[in-house]
Amino acid sequence: MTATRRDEILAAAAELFARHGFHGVGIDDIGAAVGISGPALYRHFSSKDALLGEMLTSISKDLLEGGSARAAAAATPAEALRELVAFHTDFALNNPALITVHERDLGNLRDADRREVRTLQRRYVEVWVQTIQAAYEGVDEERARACAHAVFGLINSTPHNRYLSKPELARLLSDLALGALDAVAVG
Amino acid sequence: MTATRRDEILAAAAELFARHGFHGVGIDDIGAAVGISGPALYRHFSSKDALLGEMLTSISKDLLEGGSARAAAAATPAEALRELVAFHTDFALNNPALITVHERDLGNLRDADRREVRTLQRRYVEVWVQTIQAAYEGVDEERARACAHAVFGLINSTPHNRYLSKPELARLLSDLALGALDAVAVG
DNA sequence: TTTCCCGGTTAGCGAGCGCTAACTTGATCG
DNA sequence: CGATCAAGTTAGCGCTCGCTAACCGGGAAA
Repeated sequence: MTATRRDEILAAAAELFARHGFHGVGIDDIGAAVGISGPALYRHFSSKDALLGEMLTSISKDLLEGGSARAAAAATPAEALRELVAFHTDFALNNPALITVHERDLGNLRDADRREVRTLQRRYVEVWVQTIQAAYEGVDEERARACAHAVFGLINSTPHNRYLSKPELARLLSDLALGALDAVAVG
Repeated sequence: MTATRRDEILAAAAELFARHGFHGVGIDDIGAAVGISGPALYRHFSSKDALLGEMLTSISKDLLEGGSARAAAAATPAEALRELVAFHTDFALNNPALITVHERDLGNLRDADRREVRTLQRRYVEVWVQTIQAAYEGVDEERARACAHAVFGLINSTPHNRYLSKPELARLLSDLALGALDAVAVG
């Protein structure tokens, strides 16, 4: 859990990318944000692309692993769904910059990295799809997938949502998400 | 309603910006997308920044005007809310690129443009806030605003959502949005 | 003590960018 | 018919960016 220099750089870069976009941030900006200057980054990452690649693959892995674990540990499908919602809400609230970059700069990844991230994302979505289908019988796969993406959008609105305290917002987003799913699955 | 060259350029640029981000698209790319090459754009726009500015202010105006009109024309608050949801869903489904750019490249606007867009956005959100408060009594302003942003996120997931047909997706997103609001306002 | 290397530094290259300048052309209009 | 002008073209300037090269200091290892 030692916060190494790599991690420091990744965190600072995430913040900058979230604010200005990948192409809107220079190597020098990232360096300055951690107190070193410019090309020193190349002692830690092979390229700016590689930095983005590591950022997005690691967050995608965290989501997949965390989501899978929480869903698997639940006793019932309904509880699994609540756990997934709580997990994703928590993640988004505590990593707004990563969430922003994750959905904004996917297109700026190198092909290999993009393929890997896409695969991880797809598998994470699949966890949601299966959990939704288990919790609400009679929902076909495409509908469940569309619901999952919609709920991601809802919860990922966190970065634009700075009007409530963190716990209040967490509670609200979870309730909204579960209410949304409940409404369509019953009807 | 004549689709002038300006509009053609704006549409093509929106598509490109949505895919690669503002800084990831060159003047030459935009020109090529409409069959002219590079600097010819400056016969229609004073700068690349101005192009983005016009794109985002015009979409913000459309949202504000359309939303206000639909909400005002409704007979009851509950119907006004349904109208707002239907309007925004329709807009997002028919302009996925604009929606993407709108929330991604706001930070790349010139200060004056950004101020204008932000003001328009704020007023649009205010329409939602008042409608939500009218439809559900006892919801305080901050909560209503947070709900509005969350619902925008939900509906704006459209660009990532290509698993259902357009009408099916429209129906689903509307139901999800209204279900979400209903769940938190009642509880 | 000497050696080595890790993690910094500054200088600068080469490419790509937004944009301007200068020129061309085809349509419109007095 | 000649002038004007809108809407293109290509050439190229100047700046910024990602990245490399070359150098350096300090701490651990031999």
